[in-house]
Amino acid sequence: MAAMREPTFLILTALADGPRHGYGVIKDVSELSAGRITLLAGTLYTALDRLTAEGLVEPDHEERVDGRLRRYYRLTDTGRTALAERAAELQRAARIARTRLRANPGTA
Amino acid sequence: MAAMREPTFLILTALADGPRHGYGVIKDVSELSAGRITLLAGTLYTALDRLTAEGLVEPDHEERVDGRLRRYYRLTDTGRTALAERAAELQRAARIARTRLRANPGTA
DNA sequence: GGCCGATAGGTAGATCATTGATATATAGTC
DNA sequence: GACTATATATCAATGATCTACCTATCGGCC
Repeated sequence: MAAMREPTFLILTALADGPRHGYGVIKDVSELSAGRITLLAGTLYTALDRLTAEGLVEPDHEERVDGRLRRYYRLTDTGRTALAERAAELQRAARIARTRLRANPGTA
Repeated sequence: MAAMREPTFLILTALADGPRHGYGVIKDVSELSAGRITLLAGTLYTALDRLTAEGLVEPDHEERVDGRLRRYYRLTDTGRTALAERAAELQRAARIARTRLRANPGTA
């Protein structure tokens, strides 16, 4: 399992809220990143396939709404653990960065 | 300027502590990531060149210690701003992820 | 004197997650 | 009829990172 990049992290975070279908993940990631990040369809579906293969995510169920198929995914326990570890790492690194920036202000 | 990935973020964080030379950055990144990430020389020097070209980092000065050259780099104001923004983003995303995991515990 | 590990900087090619583009399909709006 | 939003999917290209090299100095060891 290669390094988890940001889009992947955000996808797992979206699914941490409960099962969601692909398009729902895209919407949620957009919200939770304050509109900064819009997942492209290509990024999402390839990531979902990869995460399924890695066992971090699994299909939940399918719905048909207005003739359109919705395929829901959910986090596995492995996925929950991976996300928790990753979130802790990111929080730690971000805190260090901010502490250092405060302690060592530049020209500005 | 493409998306800032983790090694890049860690390099900027290392330099937020004050000017450091390449090898010093590698050591610092190893510490501040709790040993999880060991920057390879290839990653570091290509990133340093790219960040210099992007204006986030600039050469500080050179020293000769025991016959070995040390090339120091420092953050520019642009680099400080970029790091601060990135750190805030990561902290926000990590907090949301952890909140969701707590609110919505899995099978475990 | 020769070898090794740590320090220090550097380059070239490969990897692979992400991006951008494209395709398909339905329903509603102009 | 054209367009937008929803929804899933595939594929080639991009590019930051990784792997694997290279050079060189210093100190310790045998």
